[in-house]
Amino acid sequence: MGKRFPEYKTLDLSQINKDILKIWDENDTFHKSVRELNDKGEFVFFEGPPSANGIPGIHHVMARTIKDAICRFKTQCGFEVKRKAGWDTHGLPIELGVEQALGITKEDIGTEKISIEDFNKACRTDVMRYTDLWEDLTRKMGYWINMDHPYVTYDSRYIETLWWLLKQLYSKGYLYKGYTIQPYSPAAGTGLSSHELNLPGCYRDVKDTTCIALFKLIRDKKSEFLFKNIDTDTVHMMAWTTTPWTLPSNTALAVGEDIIYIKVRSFNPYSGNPVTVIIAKDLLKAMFPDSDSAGELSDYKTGNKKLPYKILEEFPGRKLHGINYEQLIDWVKPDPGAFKVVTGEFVTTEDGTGIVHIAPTFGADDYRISKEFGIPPMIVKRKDGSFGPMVDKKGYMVPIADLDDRFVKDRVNISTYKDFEARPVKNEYDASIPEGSETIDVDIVVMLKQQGKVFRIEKQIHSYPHCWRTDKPVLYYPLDAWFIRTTAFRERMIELNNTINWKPQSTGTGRFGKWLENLVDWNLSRTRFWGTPLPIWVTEDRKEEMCIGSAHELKTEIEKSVKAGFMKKNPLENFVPGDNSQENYEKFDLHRPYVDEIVLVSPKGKKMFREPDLIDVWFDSGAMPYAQAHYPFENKENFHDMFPADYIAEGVDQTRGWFFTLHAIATMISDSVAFKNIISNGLVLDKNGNKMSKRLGNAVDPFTTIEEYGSDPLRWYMLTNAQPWDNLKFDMAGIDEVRRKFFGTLYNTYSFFALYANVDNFRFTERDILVNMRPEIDRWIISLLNSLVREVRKCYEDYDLTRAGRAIQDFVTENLSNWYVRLNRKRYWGGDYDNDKIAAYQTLFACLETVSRLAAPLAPFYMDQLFRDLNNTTGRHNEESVHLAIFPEHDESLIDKNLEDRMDIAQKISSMILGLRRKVSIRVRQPLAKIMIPVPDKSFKAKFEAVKDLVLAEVNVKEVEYIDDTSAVLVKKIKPNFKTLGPRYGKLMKEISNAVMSLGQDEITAFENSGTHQIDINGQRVALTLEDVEIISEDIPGWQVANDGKLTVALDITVTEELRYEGIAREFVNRIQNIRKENGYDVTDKITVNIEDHDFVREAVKRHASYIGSQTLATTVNLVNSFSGNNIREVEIDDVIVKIVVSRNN
RNA sequence: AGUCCCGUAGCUCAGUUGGUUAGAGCGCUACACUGAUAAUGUAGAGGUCCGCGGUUCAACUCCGCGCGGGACUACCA
Repeated sequence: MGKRFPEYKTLDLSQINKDILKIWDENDTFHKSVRELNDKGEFVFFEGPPSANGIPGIHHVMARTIKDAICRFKTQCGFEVKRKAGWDTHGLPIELGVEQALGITKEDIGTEKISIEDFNKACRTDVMRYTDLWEDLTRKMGYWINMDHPYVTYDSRYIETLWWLLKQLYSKGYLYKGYTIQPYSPAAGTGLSSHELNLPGCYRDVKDTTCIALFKLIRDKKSEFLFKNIDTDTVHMMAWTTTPWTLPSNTALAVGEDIIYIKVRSFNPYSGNPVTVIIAKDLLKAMFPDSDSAGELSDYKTGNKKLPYKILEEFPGRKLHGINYEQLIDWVKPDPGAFKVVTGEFVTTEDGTGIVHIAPTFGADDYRISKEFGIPPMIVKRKDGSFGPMVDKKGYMVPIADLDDRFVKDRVNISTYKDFEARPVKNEYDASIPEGSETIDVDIVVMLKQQGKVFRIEKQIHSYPHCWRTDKPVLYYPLDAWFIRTTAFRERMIELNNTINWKPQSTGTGRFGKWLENLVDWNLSRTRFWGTPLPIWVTEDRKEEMCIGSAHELKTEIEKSVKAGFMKKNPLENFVPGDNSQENYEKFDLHRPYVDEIVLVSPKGKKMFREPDLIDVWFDSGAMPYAQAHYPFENKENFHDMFPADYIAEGVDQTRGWFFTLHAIATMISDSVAFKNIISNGLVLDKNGNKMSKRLGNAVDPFTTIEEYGSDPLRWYMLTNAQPWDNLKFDMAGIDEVRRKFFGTLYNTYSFFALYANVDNFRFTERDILVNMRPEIDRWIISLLNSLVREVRKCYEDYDLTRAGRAIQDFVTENLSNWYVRLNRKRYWGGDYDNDKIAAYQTLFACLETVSRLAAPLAPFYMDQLFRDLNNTTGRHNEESVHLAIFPEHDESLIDKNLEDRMDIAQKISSMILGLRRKVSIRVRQPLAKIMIPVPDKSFKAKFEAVKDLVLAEVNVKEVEYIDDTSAVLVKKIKPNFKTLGPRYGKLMKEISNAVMSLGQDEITAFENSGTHQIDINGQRVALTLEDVEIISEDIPGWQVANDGKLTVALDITVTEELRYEGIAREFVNRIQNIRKENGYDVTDKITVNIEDHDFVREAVKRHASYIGSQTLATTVNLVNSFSGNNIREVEIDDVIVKIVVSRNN
């Protein structure tokens, strides 16, 4: 039995990090953990793929710690937790990064400057630029994930699964081509992503002409009610716009269903003609700011500043629904069904008139609502047969010359339109227009004014987005795009979402739930270069379409095309269907430009070209449950073992990103959730609460942090400082605190254990001493330990890592170290190796060993070292690592709440007595005779008896005296119990409270004796029982007394001669121990002590020589008159200086 | 603008179904203790529990309206 518990000089968590990593590598611990413990079946985890073209930040440590901890916990519980790493390799950020690196823009790609081929090649290398860093971080932070065969989204097999998924949707009719209103830069000729729109400086204040237009209602059955009680021939609705150039494309008006509207009689301020108009009631004052309803309509003269008005009627918006109106500007005739009033949820009364002008071709809301109610958009037919909005892609009103002749003849009013055709809607689009020239907006408004169709014209400043490349205003413009009909699955997605366990719950029901309720179809199209191509081929007349769902299918179709003579060669000719090896799938590339070169043949024998779009990268990542398995080409049979996930975790910013796409695809393809439990964490901010950014220089580098502190304190800090979904204000000082407070204390506790266990040769070879044979304090810490195991397991199972960590930390620092070890120190040093000592070692060992297993998911490095140090010496477990050891189970029979209560009392009373000592300046080494404790009831006395010795030893007092409840020496205080009285007496509480508090000592005593008391409150009799009050013994006159809640304790501070001698003896013990230590003696060395004979100490040393000797391992303690030698020390005891010599025996 | 999160001591955070002295750690001040010692204990100072209303006998806690910080989605007359 040569093995000893390793003892360390210092706690170096950074070094431990490295040592343990080495051991894990040597033993292949991670792979073993996945394989060896799997008796409970699979626990499925999905890794959200990071993009490797960015440098990992500290927030990644946060998210990954959360992922890792749960997976490690489940592993310890006996599940097989496979976790495959992955890389997100497509997408705009990567393209933009490459553009920047190469100094090019999107327009250059596919030109002479750079081919698509070269650009994509650059993307492919660039995207994996920092994989080394990522792998390094993964390793160092202790994130266990299988990086042997990560899934990579640009891999042909991955893309093949995506195509298969798309084809499933396509075949069921859920993939369709439509158009959507997107931000579009006419100057740059390209659509803009929301990302580009959010670049700083994009939104700028501009001055635009706004107007309130008057839409004339058509009198029919629906509108008849509006024409009653009026003195004008017409009724108009007023609508405000900041973009008058969209008015010619108006095809509807929107009102709020529940908004109250009013019909008002007034005048057109420009023409002076009487008008009857409709606006929202709330906006009346905004429409007639200078007016006065008291003004008589008949007094009005054209040009008057004040517009008199009169409210004729009010009604809710829903009554307006379906009413028809005349076209405002008759340049082009739309399809039938236009010019209707409809109701829309987005209508507010915050500005404008409460009536919204709808131009479906130029607004997202407009487009949506027009679709909902079947309102046709204003569409023109061009010479080439295509249809489009009234504004062309360069930002000009469509020139008549571009329009289809027949269309012009049937639909266009040339006489009114000719003055406006071919003008830019924003002057910025035409460089030849001098600055300051009138805009088309102004001309349109002037025209409306002449026609009496406008109520007010104003210049207004508002913020408007600009293209970050050209600096010119952006247009919201309808663009072609492919959509997934996610709206068809909305209900099902909501249903399935309700079965998911969200942490925090509110993200699931709130942010995610609301998002699902307002779901729109998923716009899949991206007009970019580096991404998964849309596998749809279409004939030029767009009559035939084909969606390809696998490489095999593509190969077959190309073969047909080669046969038809459309292609010379099959790029997939060497591909062997069914061979899923990487080599086989590297024989071709599905990316652009190669996929664009593939021309297929339609069933009718026509050429088919690929739709040039790429798909949204979020589809890539959302499809990972399928694509990481290359489903269904591989893993078809065992797919149910890897889907859905039991657990995922990412930042809350992924709610509409990865969380949504996972959920959507799983719902649509498998009618299942993609994940059952989810933790979404918040942001990591700097210590001042600012967002971290490279620009501000406040970003924290995870590598240097781990190097300095080690991963464990970093992980522990991040998880325990705040709930993961709260933002974390990251402060290095916090990591340091965790290191000192938690790891330092745990390390100290272990060091203490190791020191004495080695001295006593404790190796846990003895049989476990029955718990009920161990002393009270052992049973107490064992009880707490089992409570802790129960709680921690519950927290982990509830995915609450923060509470788990806090509970462990609290146990270690407060209970184990600060109470159990502190009170038990004497059991470990000196004395015989008897059952009591063995029990002490076994108890402390069990605590440390259990803590190592409880905390291993959170702090995998140090806990493994602790576990190994304990285990290698004792062989208690077969497992070589804590991560292979089973998670502890609690033993309910060892939990004794009563015992925990009594120890709580002991702790409180001890600290109260120490407080009293401090108050009267009597140091703890000075023994005192007794304490007195009032006993409120019998059970209290029994409780305290059990812990009496602990308390007395801790506070250095000889005995305890219980004061009987009825004793007259106690001064009592009485307080009402609101909890019992409140429900019964309600409003009388205040007065009852006053009455109870003012009871005198005699009354209280009488109350206690009889058990009841009656008081009168305003003539009402209130009967009190002892349940209804709390009686505290507050004071014992003539004694030093302390109170804490119900507890009261008194201290006898008389120091007798005998006590004083004992106190002096203790002072000597203390001084001698210090000298031993200064002299560097081993804890087992025997010594001889000579003390100068001095009046002040003589009696004390004489009487307590053997006590001093036993405490300091002194074989003799002598009083001497003179000293020789050079090791004479002077010690000061109560201001008296005494010489002393301590020497080691040979 | 909408949805969600957060707001408690100088700082970081607890605060269980509403119950009357709102807690801990860090930091600060003072004093102790010391064979775990780069620890530890005790005491002190430090709070309009973001504000205003409401419900209630009683609100840090429940409801409403705001304010401040943050995230996401949108940008619309």
